[in-house]
Formats: sequence, C-alpha cells, structure tokens
Amino acid sequence: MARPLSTEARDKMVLAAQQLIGDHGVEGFTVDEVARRSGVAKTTIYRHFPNPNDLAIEAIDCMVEPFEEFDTGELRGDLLAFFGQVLPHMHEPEMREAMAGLFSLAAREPEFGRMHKAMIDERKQPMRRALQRAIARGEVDPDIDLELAIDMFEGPLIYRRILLDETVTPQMLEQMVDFVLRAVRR
Amino acid sequence: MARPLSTEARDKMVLAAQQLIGDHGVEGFTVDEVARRSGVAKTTIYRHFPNPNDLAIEAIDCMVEPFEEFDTGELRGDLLAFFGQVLPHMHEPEMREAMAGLFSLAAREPEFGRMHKAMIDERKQPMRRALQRAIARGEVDPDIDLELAIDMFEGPLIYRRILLDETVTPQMLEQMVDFVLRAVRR
DNA sequence: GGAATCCGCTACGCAACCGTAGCGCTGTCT
DNA sequence: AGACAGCGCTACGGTTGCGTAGCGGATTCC
Repeated sequence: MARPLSTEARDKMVLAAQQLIGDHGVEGFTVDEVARRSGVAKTTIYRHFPNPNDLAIEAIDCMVEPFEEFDTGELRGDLLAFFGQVLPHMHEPEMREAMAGLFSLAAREPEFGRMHKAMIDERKQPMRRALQRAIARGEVDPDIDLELAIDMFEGPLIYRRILLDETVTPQMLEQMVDFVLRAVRR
Repeated sequence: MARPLSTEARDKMVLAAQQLIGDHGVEGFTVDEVARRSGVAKTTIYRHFPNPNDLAIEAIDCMVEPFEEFDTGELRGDLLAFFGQVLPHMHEPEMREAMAGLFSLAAREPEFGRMHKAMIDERKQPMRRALQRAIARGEVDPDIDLELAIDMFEGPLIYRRILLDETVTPQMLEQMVDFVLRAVRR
C-alpha cells in the first residue's frame, strides 16, 4: 500500500452527506448527489464505502450531538431542562421530514433500524438517570416501570411533533411533563 | 361523450393499488406496478387519475375501515375495547413499514399530509367520546385537556410499535392505559 | 347504425440512480 | 528514484419510474 485512503476526501464526502441529508432527508441521499456536492468523484466514494448505506449511516451518526444532562435536584426541573434543549432541534426547518424519513427507513432496512434503535436508546439515557435519581430521592413511586414512564414522555412528544405536525411550545411541554408526573409521583 | 369511464377498470386499479400499498408500503406504489397487477393499461390509469397521487390517496382512503366504538359504561373498559381491536392491525406483517412510510410521505407531501391528518382525527374520535362520557360520569377530572389525554394514549402506542418496533401485548396495553388513567382520574 | 370515445397494447423519450471500467495524474512509501 | 495505489474524470450499461403517442378494437350513447 503505497498511499492510504485520503482522510481529506473522506471528510468531504461525509460532510456533504450530512448536509444533503439535512437538506432533503434520508430519502434525498444519493451517491451521485454526494459526489456533486463534495467534489469527490463517485468512484472514490465507492472506494471508501463499498456500500453507500455505510456512508449514510456514518453521516447520520456523526450528525447527532448527544444531549446534555441536567441535575436540578428535582425531577420536573431535570425533565424540563432536558426537553428544553431537545425541543428546538425538533423544530428545525427540515427536521420533521428528516425524522419521519428515518423512521421509514429504519422500518425497512435492518442496518438503519439498528442505528435508529441505538440513537433512541442514547437519547433516553438522561431520562433514565433522572428518573432513577427521583426514585432514590423518594420523589417517584419505586414500583413504576421506568421504560414505560420514559415512553410516556417521548411518545406524545414525537407523536405531536412528527405525526400531527404541531409546534410544541414550552407551555405545552410543561403540560405534558406535568401530566406524566401526576401518574408517577408517589 | 359517447362512453363513460369504465367503473370496472377503475375498481381494478384501485384494488391493485391497495394490495400494492399493503404489500410494499406507500413507497412501493408505482403506476407501472399498478398497471401490471391490475391488468389495466397504464394509459388508462392516467385517463382516470391524471395525477398518480390521487390514485394512491383514493386507495389508502378506501383501505382504512373505521374502528368500532364501545360503551362499556367505564372509561377503562372503553379504552381497552377500542385498543383491543386496533392492536392486531398494528401488528400485521407489513403494517409497521406501511405506517412509517405514510408518516414520511405525509411530512413531505401536503396532499398526503392532509389525508393523514384526517385519518388520525377519525381514529381519535372514539377516544374523544369515551373521555367525554367519562367526564360526564364524573369519572375523570373535567379540567383535563382532552386532546392531551388522547395523545398520551396514542403517542406511546405509536412510539413503541413503530419507532421501537416492539410487540405491544395486551398486558402492556393495560399497563399503558392504567398509567394514563392514574393521571386523569379525579 | 354511426360517431364518439374509452380500452388495451406497444413503443417511445426522458430522467434519475446505480455500480463499474479505463485512463492519466499525483502523492506517498521504501 | 521508482513502483504502488489513491484520486478525478469521462463514459458506459443497466434498471426503474415517469408521462405520452399512436394504433386497432370494443362499447355505448343518440
């Protein structure tokens, strides 16, 4: 091997893939378009990623910056702080299309399904810990099903934002959080 | 006009479109394939539906049979009965893909978005009425936000079935319903 | 019974995307 | 220095889907 695969070309195509997916959702991802945008030859893309899916997955994986976690000493505060940073992301211009497209792709293609599951799981982590702290504090009924409680937050949020195309305001968020809290407080 | 558009041909193509969408989701819908399956010439399809989207929408609209409504005299019973008939549908083989595909399409194309919203709204009706009956009975806090309560049922169900690809068992359903009931009971 | 018009068939032209081949250039490793 | 291998370029063949044209044959309205 007289010359390694150029990281420069690799970065350019991953970046272009990210922007492309950001603009037109996962559905809009094509090798031709990545080549066009990045200035990297299509042949080179195939040299780096024999399977274009891998490029798309790589791009998506690098796009998601993990959310910060908060410990306000109270469950309600933790949740509001956490969702407070999630909410703006969910309302970015093309985000609804992008997420819905990802759901669809995840349902069709196992590779994307696995990645999608991992993404969701990571997003749930801060909530898991917030609930565990709340239980330790005696704030929440310890017999509660943790995953169920989390899904009760996430489910309606996704449902309203993605399926119903609603703008979820901070006021609505508070309302939703308080709704669930009513069910888990001991 | 010496001859009306044949309803026979129309029915055949709508039927084929339904089966096609049922098999491969909305993403799999193509005029060519409808022509192949139905035996109706592609040109004829265009004569009936200048815009193929209209055919797809027609097909989807006719696919959804409305769910029955129950009045057991108690909110919990109403909800369990309602979801009891919904649940099997959501677990049909290709249903996850089909629904996720529809979400994606609804987010991209306004025409489908409108239809999708109407479908969701219709599906919510039985729950709305069940909750109103429960309020009238004094079973549920009358100050509750009705739509929020409904979305608290629907959201997690969709989330678990479509996004997480979980099999929602009747036991899980009961757990989910009871969770929400804890928050709305007066 | 005749004109209008729908139907099915075959065949296009067009566009997008895929994945690959061949070539000359360029950088890199030894 | 020289060989090896990545890079960009152009071009290709293949597939799929779109939407349309032109034809003969069938059907229905008047």
